[in-house]
Amino acid sequence: MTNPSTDKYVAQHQAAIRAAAAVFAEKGYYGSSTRDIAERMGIKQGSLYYYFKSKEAALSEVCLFGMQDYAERMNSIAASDQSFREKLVATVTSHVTKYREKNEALRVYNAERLYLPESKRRKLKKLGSGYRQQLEEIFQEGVRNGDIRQSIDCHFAAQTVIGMCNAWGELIVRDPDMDLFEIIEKCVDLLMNGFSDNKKSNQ
Amino acid sequence: MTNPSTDKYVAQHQAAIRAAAAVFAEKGYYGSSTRDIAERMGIKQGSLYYYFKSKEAALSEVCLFGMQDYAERMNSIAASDQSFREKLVATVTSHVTKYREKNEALRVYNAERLYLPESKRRKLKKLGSGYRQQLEEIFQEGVRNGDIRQSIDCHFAAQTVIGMCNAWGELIVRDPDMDLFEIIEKCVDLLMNGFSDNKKSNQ
DNA sequence: CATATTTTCTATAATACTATAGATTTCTGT
DNA sequence: ACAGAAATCTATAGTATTATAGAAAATATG
Repeated sequence: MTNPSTDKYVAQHQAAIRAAAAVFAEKGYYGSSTRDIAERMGIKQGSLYYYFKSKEAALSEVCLFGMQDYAERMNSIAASDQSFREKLVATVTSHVTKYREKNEALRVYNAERLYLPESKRRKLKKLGSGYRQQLEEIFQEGVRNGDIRQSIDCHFAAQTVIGMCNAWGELIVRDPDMDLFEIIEKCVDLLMNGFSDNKKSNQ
Repeated sequence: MTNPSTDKYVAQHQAAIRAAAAVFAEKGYYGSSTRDIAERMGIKQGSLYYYFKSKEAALSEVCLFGMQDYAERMNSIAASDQSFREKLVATVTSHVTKYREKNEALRVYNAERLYLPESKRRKLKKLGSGYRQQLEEIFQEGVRNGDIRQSIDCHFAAQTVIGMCNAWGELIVRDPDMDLFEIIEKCVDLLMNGFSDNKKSNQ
């Protein structure tokens, strides 16, 4: 009844999370069946319940898995001693690169987490807003150091960067030929300088 | 067998599209049942098939409905003789205002259209890329008139604005207390001027 | 090798869903 | 009020889905 913690169990549990992530990312939570997930692992539908208590638990674990890895990267970026611009580049790079690496779990987090009941979403919310808050602090530091304008609303800025990265992430997934670094560069240039022409210099 | 075109039929067909949009927006395509949609209209599950050939046809019609209205607004913005900045403001306003008006059909278009088979998606693709292209042309005009930098990649710019509007649109839907015009203003300011401080002036 | 534990399988109960057919009710025009 | 058309309902066939129980196979342990 209680979960074993043998090497095999841990490995298969991870495989189950990855399989669920891939299937959920492709077909959506309700569009996926437990049979789809099991088949992708090479086991039978019923056997999947050896690793997940329920389909909903699978979604929950996938979202958590996707977000954790993601939040960890932000931790190290925020803690580093790079310049504001470097941190911004690192953030955008980390974020969209995740999509190129087909991090299905992150896509599932973004698209399907709302189907979880409030109770299961609490932990996710914490991770998510932790991520946003760290980005916000990068902006606050940028304001203090004079790297960016005083008038910037740091909450708005963080939210916008995240939204922009997710939007481009989805486009990147659908078109594998896109040049990732070109997009990252353009995103950062736009975020730093905007469309308009009235600059003294841009470096 | 063929559709009547009485006043009532047309009205109920519209009601069916709106009901489907609301349900799909809330629960996703596969998470919704035809019973949910019918109940929201106040009719029985089986009766829904008097208005939709299939559940998939319902999704198709919802997406088309959401996108059409949306594309029409862009037509009039592009055709107007406003300045670049005014057109940008109008675009962002039109886009996020749609979300505040709870335009569920547009949300369904964004989130669920990929579940349609290629054949049914073709018409949608045309509408969508027409929208993007008109926005792109606004940017090209902006470059020609010197309103924005020569170096702007207009395709990238249009895609980014759309992504940013969708991201904020979703946030707005989830938090009804947000000040719409504050967000629009901040979006436009960011798009025009960026975060950085090195401006001659910003008007 | 024999036994205990872990992992997977088979079978199935209980339920839910889409789509259709045909009956029934409501509306419209004369 | 009546006839025909339109709109809705009931009932159901056929299928798919989640989750569970218990058997079977695989693996580890003494």
